[in-house]
Amino acid sequence: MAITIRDVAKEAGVSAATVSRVLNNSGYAHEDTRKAVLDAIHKLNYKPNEVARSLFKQKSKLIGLILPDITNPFFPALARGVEDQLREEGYRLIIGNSDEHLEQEIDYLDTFIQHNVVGIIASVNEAHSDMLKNLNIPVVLLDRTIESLPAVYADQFEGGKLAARKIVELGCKEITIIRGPVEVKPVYERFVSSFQTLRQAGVKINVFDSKLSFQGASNSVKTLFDKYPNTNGILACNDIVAVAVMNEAQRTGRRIPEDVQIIGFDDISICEIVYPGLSTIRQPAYEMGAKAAEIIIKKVKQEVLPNIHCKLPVQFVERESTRKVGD
Amino acid sequence: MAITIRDVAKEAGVSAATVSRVLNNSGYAHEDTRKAVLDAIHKLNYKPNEVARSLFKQKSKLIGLILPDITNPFFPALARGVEDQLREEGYRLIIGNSDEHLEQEIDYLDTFIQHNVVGIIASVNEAHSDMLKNLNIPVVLLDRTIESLPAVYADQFEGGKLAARKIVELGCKEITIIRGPVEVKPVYERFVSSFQTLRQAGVKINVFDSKLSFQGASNSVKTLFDKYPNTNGILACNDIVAVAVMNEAQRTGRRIPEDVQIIGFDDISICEIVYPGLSTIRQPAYEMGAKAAEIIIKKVKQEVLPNIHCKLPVQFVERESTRKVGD
DNA sequence: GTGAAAGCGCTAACAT
DNA sequence: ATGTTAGCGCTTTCAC
Repeated sequence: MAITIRDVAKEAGVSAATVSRVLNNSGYAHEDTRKAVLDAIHKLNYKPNEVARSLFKQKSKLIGLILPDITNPFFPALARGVEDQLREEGYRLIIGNSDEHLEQEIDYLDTFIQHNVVGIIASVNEAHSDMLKNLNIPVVLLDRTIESLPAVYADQFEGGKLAARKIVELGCKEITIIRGPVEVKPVYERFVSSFQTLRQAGVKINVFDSKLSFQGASNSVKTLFDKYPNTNGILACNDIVAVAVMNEAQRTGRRIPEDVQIIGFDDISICEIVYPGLSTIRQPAYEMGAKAAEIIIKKVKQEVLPNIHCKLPVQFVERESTRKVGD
Repeated sequence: MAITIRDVAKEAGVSAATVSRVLNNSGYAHEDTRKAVLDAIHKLNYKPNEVARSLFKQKSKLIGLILPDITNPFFPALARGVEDQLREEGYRLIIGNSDEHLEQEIDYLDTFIQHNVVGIIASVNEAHSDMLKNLNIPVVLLDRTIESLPAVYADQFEGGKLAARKIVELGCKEITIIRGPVEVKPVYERFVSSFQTLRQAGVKINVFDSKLSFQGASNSVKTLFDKYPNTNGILACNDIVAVAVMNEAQRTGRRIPEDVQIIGFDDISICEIVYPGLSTIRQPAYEMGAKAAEIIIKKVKQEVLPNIHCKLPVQFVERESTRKVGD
C-alpha cells in the first residue's frame, strides 16, 4: 500500500537497516550511500510510518492534552501555546475535553497510554489528580495544578491581590467579589487573595457566587445588583463572568466605570472588543501552554528536572471598565 | 513493561490468539475460556496496545482534524461536536491548527497519515484543498468546503439572505455590509447573498472590509463610522466583527439599536453576554462538527456513501442589537 | 474451539 | 560501512 522502508531500500540498492540509519542519523553510512538513500526517499516521497516506529521504540511522537473545555476561550489559548511549541519539535497533540468529569479524564488518559503518548499535559481539579501520579510517563499540569506534580501556572495570589489593590486605589468603597466554584483551585486562590487584600484595606466586601461558563455566568449574575445595589466595584473570577456583569450593570442602567468599575481575570480576546473595554488581570495563557510543552519535551528527552513548578507573572491590563474616581 | 496480550494469555492459561479472539469477538471461543480470559483481563487491568493494533491492521482509532485557528471561538464549537461524537465510537482526535497556511496544513496531513489516522476532517480554503483529494482515506470537509469532496456546512446563502431581509424589515435604510476576506468561501457566500438581497430591496448599500480575528476586527472597524456616519444597519461577517462594531458604535455615541442595528453571524457564546445582546444568524456549529464525525465514521466503516454534501439550516436569533423601528 | 506461526514497518544488536 | 536477524504487541490464517 504505502511506501515502506523496504521500497526505499530496494530503490537505493541497500538494506532496510541502512535506510533506517540515514533516516535517524544513527550509526555509520558512507556519504555516497547516504546520498543514494536520500535520493530514493525523495524520489518515492517516503514518509516513515510513525506507528511502526512507535511500536518498536515504545514511544511515539504524540503528547496527550486534557483540558476541561475547549469551548471556554481561556483554554484554546493554552492549547495553541502547547501546540505551536510542540510542533517545532515534531510532536503532535491528541486532545481531550474532560468537562471536569473524572470518568472522561480517566478514559482519555487510558487511551493516551494505549497510543504510546510520551507525555501528558493536563488541567484537572485536585480531586481528580490521583491517577496522574502513577503514570510512568512525564506529566505536566497546566493552570490547574497540585503540589506533587510538575506544573505551569500563573501567579493567582498576585493576581487576586493586584485586582483588589487596583479596585481600592480606583476609589471603590463597596466591592463585590464574584467567587467561582471553589473546586477550581486557581479560581479559588484568586478569590482568597482578593478577599484578604480587600479585608486589609478596610472596604466593604460582598461575596457573590457564579459559574464560570458563558451560560452559567449569564444566569448566575442576574441577581447581582438586586442583592448589592450599591456596589461600585466588582472583581470577577474570570473575564466571561466580568462581561456578563457588565451586561447586567448596563441593563440596570449603571454606567461603567462611573457607577461601577469592573475588573476581570484572564485577559481573553473578548476583553478588547467589548464596550467598554474590560480591565483585567492578564494570565499569559499562550506562554503558559508553550512553557508546559517545553518542559514536557525536556522530560521526554530524559533531561531529568526536579519537580518543577513554573509560576508565570500576571499583570493588570487597564482598559475602560475602570477609571480612577475624579479623573 | 506494560501488560501485554501474552500476560493475559498466561494468566488465563490460553494462547494469545484466543485472547485476541475474545477481545475482538472474532472467531470461536468456548464460553468457559471466554470467561477465563475476561477474568484475566480484568484482574491484570489489561488494555490492548493500540499502536500494535494499528500497525497490524493498517488502521488506527485516530481521526485527524485540521482547523484554521482554535482561538477563534467558532472552531472550538465545531471541534467539540466532532470530539464528542467520535468519543462515543472509541475514536480519538489529533488536532492541528493551520493558521490558514498551506504549509502547515500539508505538514499536519503528512503526520496524520504517518500515524495511520483512518479519516480526516478539515476546514481549509479552496486553494489549499488539492492534497486532500489524493488521500486514500475518507475526508470530510467542515464549514469551509469544496464541491468535489464530502462536506458538512451551514447554509450560507440562506444566512446571508436572512440577515439582509431582517435588517430591511427592521426598517434600516442605509445598510453597511462588512465583508470578510474573500478567500474564505462561507464568509464570501454570505456576503454575496446579503448583497444581492439588499440590492433587490432597493436600500442604500455600503461595503466595508474587515479581518475576521479579534485583533484584526478591532482595527479594521475603527474607521467604519467615519466612512459611513449615517449607516443605520450593519451586517457583520461574523460575531467577532459584530461585537467590534458594537464597540465602535457605542464609542462614537451611537445607541444600539436606536441609532444603528447590528446583526452578526455564527452565534458564538459571546453574543449572549455582551450588552446589548447581539442578534445574529446562528450556524449550528456543534451539530456541524457532530455530523462531520458521524459521516467520517460511516465512511471508515466502509459504508460507502455518495459524495455527500450535508447542508445544515441557519436561523435568525433575535437579541437586543436589533429592534423594529417604531416598536 | 484453540494454538502455532507469520507478519504489519520499523530499529538495534550483532555479524561481517 | 553495511546486511542479517530478531522482535516491539497485536491479529489472522491455517493446522489440529
